[in-house]
Amino acid sequence: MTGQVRTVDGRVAGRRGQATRQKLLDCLSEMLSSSPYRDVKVIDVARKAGTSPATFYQYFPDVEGAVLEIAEQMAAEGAGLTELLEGRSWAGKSGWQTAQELVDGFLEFWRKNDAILRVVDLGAAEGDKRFYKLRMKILNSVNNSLADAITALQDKGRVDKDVNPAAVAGSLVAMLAAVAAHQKGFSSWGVKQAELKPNLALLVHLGVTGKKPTK
Amino acid sequence: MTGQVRTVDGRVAGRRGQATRQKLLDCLSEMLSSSPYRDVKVIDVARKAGTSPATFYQYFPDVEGAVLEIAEQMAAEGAGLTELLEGRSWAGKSGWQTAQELVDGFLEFWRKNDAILRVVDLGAAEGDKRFYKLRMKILNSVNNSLADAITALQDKGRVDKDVNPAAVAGSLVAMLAAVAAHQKGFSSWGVKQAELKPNLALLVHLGVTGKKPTK
DNA sequence: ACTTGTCCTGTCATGCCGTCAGCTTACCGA
DNA sequence: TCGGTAAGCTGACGGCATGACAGGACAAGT
Repeated sequence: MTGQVRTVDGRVAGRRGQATRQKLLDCLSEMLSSSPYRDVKVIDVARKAGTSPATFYQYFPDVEGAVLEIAEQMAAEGAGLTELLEGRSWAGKSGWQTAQELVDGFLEFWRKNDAILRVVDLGAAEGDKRFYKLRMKILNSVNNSLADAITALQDKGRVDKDVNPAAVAGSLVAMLAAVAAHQKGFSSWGVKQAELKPNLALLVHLGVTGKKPTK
Repeated sequence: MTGQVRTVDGRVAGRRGQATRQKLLDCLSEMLSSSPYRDVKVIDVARKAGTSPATFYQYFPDVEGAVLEIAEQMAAEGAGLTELLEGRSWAGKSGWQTAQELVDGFLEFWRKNDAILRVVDLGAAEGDKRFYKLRMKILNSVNNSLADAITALQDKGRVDKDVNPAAVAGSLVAMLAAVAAHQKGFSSWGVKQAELKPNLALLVHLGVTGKKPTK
């Protein structure tokens, strides 16, 4: 399905080419972590990778294109977030645990990929469909699972009928993503990591079940 | 308090100068709405304002500096968000109304200033203290009011002692900001504006009081 | 009209962008 | 072993954005 990796001008990339390509991606990724997105220049990435700007343009149309590539790789990993919710129960003590583990996994994933996720977020907010789709891909797994859980509880009569599962799930996921993106911010707000997590889990649990968790 | 408006090289700006300066800010603001942040160039802003790049650099050190200026103006308006919470009650039906009005006001403010807020968000996430402070300034009013409300309920014994008001308030505000930033996204997720608002209000109410609202 | 200080722009050096022709390297079949 | 072919890389170039400066235009007061 993936087809071959190709250069901009249509040649197929061999072993060496793919290595160079990957090195450029790695260096770009590193640069994104260390300097503002607006200031990341092709020439710097190329220098860091020990090659020339022209080489960069052989493999990517522009910086944005390369960023999309990195994000794509990350999104594949991100699909693993589904596991945080698959087959979990939202009832009683296990419900509390489900919420906690979701928060934990989510924050961890975000911290690991914060630089690239910032850019994806920006692209999506600016209305770029490619970034928007990518953001969906990452969040959708969690979002759908949450929405399903709410719908299930609704069918059992444990959650009000006038709750819109998709809206609530989407809002909760957006909250998780936003808090994760500004994790450092919270600490200077006087809120420590360790305190943040249970409170987030509480909000998630409240949102899904409408009730306080039993701990 | 504001002192005089000054050019980069230290001169005080007169009437005409301030007008030009403001025009540049307006044009920059417009450009931010219509093209990606990364692609906004000084020369385009200057052209749009009917002047030259050199003039731009008389008033601002760079694009980022001008963005900070715009954001500062907006932050002043943003302080008005406090009114959404001042003296409001979180009990019974009025509690539900408080939540609704907060959500309404917040989304409205965000939609009106979405372009500049995106950039502020990015800057803050990238760790730039100037943007971070600005973001705080905007969100703090709402955040503090929410935290105070939770603390008050806690003192009355209506909210569990192990809830951290600052963490919950911060998370709720982050949720509002994130949902506001991706409002368009939700609609293509199959969630309409009108449906989104009450569900957001529900989450806010749940977070603050720990209970479902009485409508 | 002259002076003074503000305001704007022409111009220039510098540096990055994005492209191309052309050189080098690796692979493969004869 | 030896071309032949395609992959891989780079120097170089026109073009544009940046940022600095000096000098001209303009408004206001004398």
